[in-house]
Amino acid sequence: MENEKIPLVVIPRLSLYYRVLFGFYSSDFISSEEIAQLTGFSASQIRKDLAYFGQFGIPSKGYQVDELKRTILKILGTDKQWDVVLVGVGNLGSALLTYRGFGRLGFKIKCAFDNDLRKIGKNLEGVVVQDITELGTTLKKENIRMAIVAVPQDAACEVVNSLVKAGVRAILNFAPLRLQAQAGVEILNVDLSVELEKLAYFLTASK
Amino acid sequence: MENEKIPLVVIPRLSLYYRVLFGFYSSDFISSEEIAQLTGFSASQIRKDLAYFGQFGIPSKGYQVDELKRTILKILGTDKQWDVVLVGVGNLGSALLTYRGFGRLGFKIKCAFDNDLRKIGKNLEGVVVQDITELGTTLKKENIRMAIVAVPQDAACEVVNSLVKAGVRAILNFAPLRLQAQAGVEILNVDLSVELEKLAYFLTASK
DNA sequence: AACTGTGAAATTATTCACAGCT
DNA sequence: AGCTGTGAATAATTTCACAGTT
Repeated sequence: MENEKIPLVVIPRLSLYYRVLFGFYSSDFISSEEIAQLTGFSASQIRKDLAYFGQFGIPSKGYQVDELKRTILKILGTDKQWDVVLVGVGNLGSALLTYRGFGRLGFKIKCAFDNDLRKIGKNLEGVVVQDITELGTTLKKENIRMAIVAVPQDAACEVVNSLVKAGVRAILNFAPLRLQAQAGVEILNVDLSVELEKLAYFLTASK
Repeated sequence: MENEKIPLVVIPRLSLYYRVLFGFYSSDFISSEEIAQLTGFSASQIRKDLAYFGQFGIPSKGYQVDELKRTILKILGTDKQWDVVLVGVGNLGSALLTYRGFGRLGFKIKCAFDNDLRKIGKNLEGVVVQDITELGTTLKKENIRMAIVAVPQDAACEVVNSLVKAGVRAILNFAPLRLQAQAGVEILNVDLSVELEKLAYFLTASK
């Protein structure tokens, strides 16, 4: 089990297991059944997911909460801080800059870029917006490997190319187009409209 | 094929097929192979997805672009405007309010609510922010069935209950907790941190 | 007795491959 | 000849069920 290839779908579930562990203080141990109750996933799925990474459950007791928390953080790689670069400081970009959820999980937006002169130089949440043309030189100094792209559709492709050239290897893309990654670079596309369209389908299909 | 049960995973793909059709003008017809090229999905998957809903391809030619566009819109239910209520006009909420992508696809944020006196009464993009306590009465008049929730974690559950009570049946939740829906109500959770955690895992696992 | 870890079974999703239409 | 529509084959994911551990 332990040296099987890990399906990518387990990773977001691990994140969610972690969330409930974070707020769980009623006991030192938690069973897969309890995690199931709190997350809505099945107990056997939880056991299987965790077993991909080792055996840290104790039969008849469950999982030791603190240890499991540490283990999941380590698996996800979020046991240390990740510096992130933000490109595009429009409405969505500023929202992401002030979003507390990222910081709590160890993500730190270290620098931000835009091409709009009215935004460049502004200080938002302690981050000074820089001119997009400085992206290459700044990133070389900072050694940042993770980026959030929140620019308009037409700019997205070029921005991604600059980021990859500057050493970024993981990108969260909010621009409404499906960017495809080259080898060694991971791009996750978050398409807010698609989510609304799923809801529209749900309401339409259920009449 | 046509009366099989439709897997939920095909719906977001239909949205993305539509996106590329929208920008496709080189011919009246488009083949599954061409859509594959443009979206990154496989041609056979595209054919199978479309076949769930009928037979509108023409052998040796492909799919008639205009017809396919209309058909997908109809399937998704986005051939007409959907009114949406926004709850929570913080940073993320305001960003969503000004986000152009929604409008282009037929979603219209019709009203917005918050509990912060400094925000209530403000006019954002033509929408006046209302007091959250008026949610019930306003929604009864407007007959809105879709909502976006962008409030802090502790408020989310209560907000969802009020929304459902007021007739809302589909909810896009940005609050960082996994809300579970009661029967007849669809809740999609968008957890931005989970996406960053996936990226962290990618960078960690690939060493 | 209680709960994990895990092969085996069941289910779900994707790809293959080709008959049949234009 | 070219491309769809779809059963069959394959692959991926989830659930079952139970042996083994504390």
